[in-house]
Amino acid sequence: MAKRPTIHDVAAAAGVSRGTVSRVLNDDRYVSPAAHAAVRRAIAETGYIVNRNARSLVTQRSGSVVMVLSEPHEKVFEDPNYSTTIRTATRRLGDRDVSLVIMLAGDDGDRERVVRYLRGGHADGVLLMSTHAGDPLVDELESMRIPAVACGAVIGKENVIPYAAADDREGARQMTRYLVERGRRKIATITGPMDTPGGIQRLEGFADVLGRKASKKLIEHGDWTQLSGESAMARLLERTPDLDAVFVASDLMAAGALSTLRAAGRRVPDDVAVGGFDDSSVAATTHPPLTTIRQPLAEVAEATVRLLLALIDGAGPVEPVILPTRLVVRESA
Amino acid sequence: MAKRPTIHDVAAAAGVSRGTVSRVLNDDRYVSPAAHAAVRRAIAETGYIVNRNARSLVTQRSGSVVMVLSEPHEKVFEDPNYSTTIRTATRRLGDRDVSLVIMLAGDDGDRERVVRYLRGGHADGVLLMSTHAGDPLVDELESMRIPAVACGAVIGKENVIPYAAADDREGARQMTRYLVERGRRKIATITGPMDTPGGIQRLEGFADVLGRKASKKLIEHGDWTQLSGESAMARLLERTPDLDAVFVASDLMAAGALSTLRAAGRRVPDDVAVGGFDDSSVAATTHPPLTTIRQPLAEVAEATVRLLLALIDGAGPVEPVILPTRLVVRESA
DNA sequence: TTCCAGTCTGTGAACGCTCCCAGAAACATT
DNA sequence: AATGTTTCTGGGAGCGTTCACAGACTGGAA
Repeated sequence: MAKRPTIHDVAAAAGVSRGTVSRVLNDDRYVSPAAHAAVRRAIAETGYIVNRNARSLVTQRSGSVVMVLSEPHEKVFEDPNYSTTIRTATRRLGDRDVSLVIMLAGDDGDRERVVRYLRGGHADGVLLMSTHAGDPLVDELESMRIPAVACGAVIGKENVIPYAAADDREGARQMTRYLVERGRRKIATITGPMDTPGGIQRLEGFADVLGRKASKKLIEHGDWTQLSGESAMARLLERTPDLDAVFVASDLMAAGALSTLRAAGRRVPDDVAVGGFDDSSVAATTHPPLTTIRQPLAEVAEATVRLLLALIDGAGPVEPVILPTRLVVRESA
Repeated sequence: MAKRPTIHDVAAAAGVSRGTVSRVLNDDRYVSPAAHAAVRRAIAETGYIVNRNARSLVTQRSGSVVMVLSEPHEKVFEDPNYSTTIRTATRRLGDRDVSLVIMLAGDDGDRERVVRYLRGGHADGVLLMSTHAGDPLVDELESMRIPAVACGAVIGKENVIPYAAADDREGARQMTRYLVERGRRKIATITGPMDTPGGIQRLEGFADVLGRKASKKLIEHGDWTQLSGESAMARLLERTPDLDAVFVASDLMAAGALSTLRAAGRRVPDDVAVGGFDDSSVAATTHPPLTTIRQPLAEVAEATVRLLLALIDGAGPVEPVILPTRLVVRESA
């Protein structure tokens, strides 16, 4: 295999010096039109491609960004969120010729690897996905002073790590209001884990609307899985048999709730109205199809990347971005 | 911010030369126990981390692998396959301190970027995801002689790009046989796109079992989406109203078929048995829950990565890996 | 003793790029 | 004509590694 052409070869082919080629490459000032054209032609002729390693070695910038996936439990997040964000991030970063490196931060070993990678200066920024409250990684990032943003708030670090997210709280209000408007009187809720922003915010939105009617008795917690939705619904039904609606903080859990209700002989939405959250792909396939809250996943991803790029470019402190949700009415409520 | 320690600093701290430190780092032969210990200690003390750029510059190896996502249509693949493979790959590669870079190859611009990246020598190998028949990228890869494997066969290039995949054909046979054994006489099928391995192989498996009874009349094509499943089912029903079973090549399309059947007043499985494929998360949430074929997604991903690493390590030509599927009986058949 | 093989270490030379500085060339101003 | 200012160019130095080589030091065999 022939050796790849270097900047020297291009310089020789164009009849100029390395310096000039480098200036063209980084479109610096002070290159004559003639030299510029000659270099461009030489680049095309030789098929030259810059060697990022050599460049990074001197510039101390890597031209890449790490996306850290925190996923303590293996299966819990079958989240389409990931795919969407990965896709969006890849595209947007690619537009600027920045590449996306994916790393896991499941256990301490993983985390150590991430830290080593970052301390090694191999990334210009970090994109945090579903990072949990108290994750030690966040403190490390702080001490490294490396640009970092999160997709969804990092609990307890809202003012440290900028983020973009859907308006979970308002979304929950929308659904709860809708249930109230449809004449439901005894509205329960199944929340997500209380150490996730979605878990907390969606419960708060629910409580915002219901006020003191949101009694402890009408609240159950799940862990986003379908199974947890099933059992939470069962507990709710046992405790408050006469409930006539339930707001479930995720579609997957709502699917679980639906099957518990069916098993208990409750008709949906006649006896019990069910509201979901996410507008994920399961929402349309359940029976009956779920009335739910749509999150603008792609826009959230887009905004997250934009924040990160701004940070890398040295923009001062940036503000979190909160994007609106939308009620999608189907048949379950 | 203090400058990061280099190999020189470690050498100084350990009282040895750069060469010796480098030897320890790459655990070369011929390092005295004393020197080894001193270097290890110095590394710990200084918090030294190798600079991969400098290393790659001289070794011509990058320590990273690119995963190329081909996705002509934006939404079609909400595939959990992606998440699983990304996760598995990250983990397995991470074990060897190789990092995973994600790139899109949706349009020509994307593709060009990928090629430039690879030609730039920034990756030691390529992992192809859902690459379609005739993708020009494949030829480029060939000409670059860069190690490449695919997750799922690349049609027409089965002998060029090694791959790991589920046994689609046998899986389709399992399902078809099952339907026959349950006494179904008029069995139709909804296939995936005929330019994907899943589309082709699953139809072949179906035909293997049914022989000449698999008439053109009983075959319809979808594009993996739920909507396409709905309309394909409608066409089937119109053409052959007395069918008593349908094997649908994906769960998502099966969910679509289910709603068409319900709308047409057919009971499932009493009037029409429905078999899906994938055992994806929707399978359990449909009504009735889908009898389907489980693919060992994680194992496929694992095998794909293994193949790639073998190739990178310079193992000779490697054989494709085909992993067994399993029938999962629920209520739809 | 001499010699050799094996073990261990230090150093110069790359790797391919950007940065910086010195200086040439072109043009404008006194 | 002399001077200053701007535009443009070339080349040395250095980024942090690995690699090859030369040399030093061991311990044993001749």
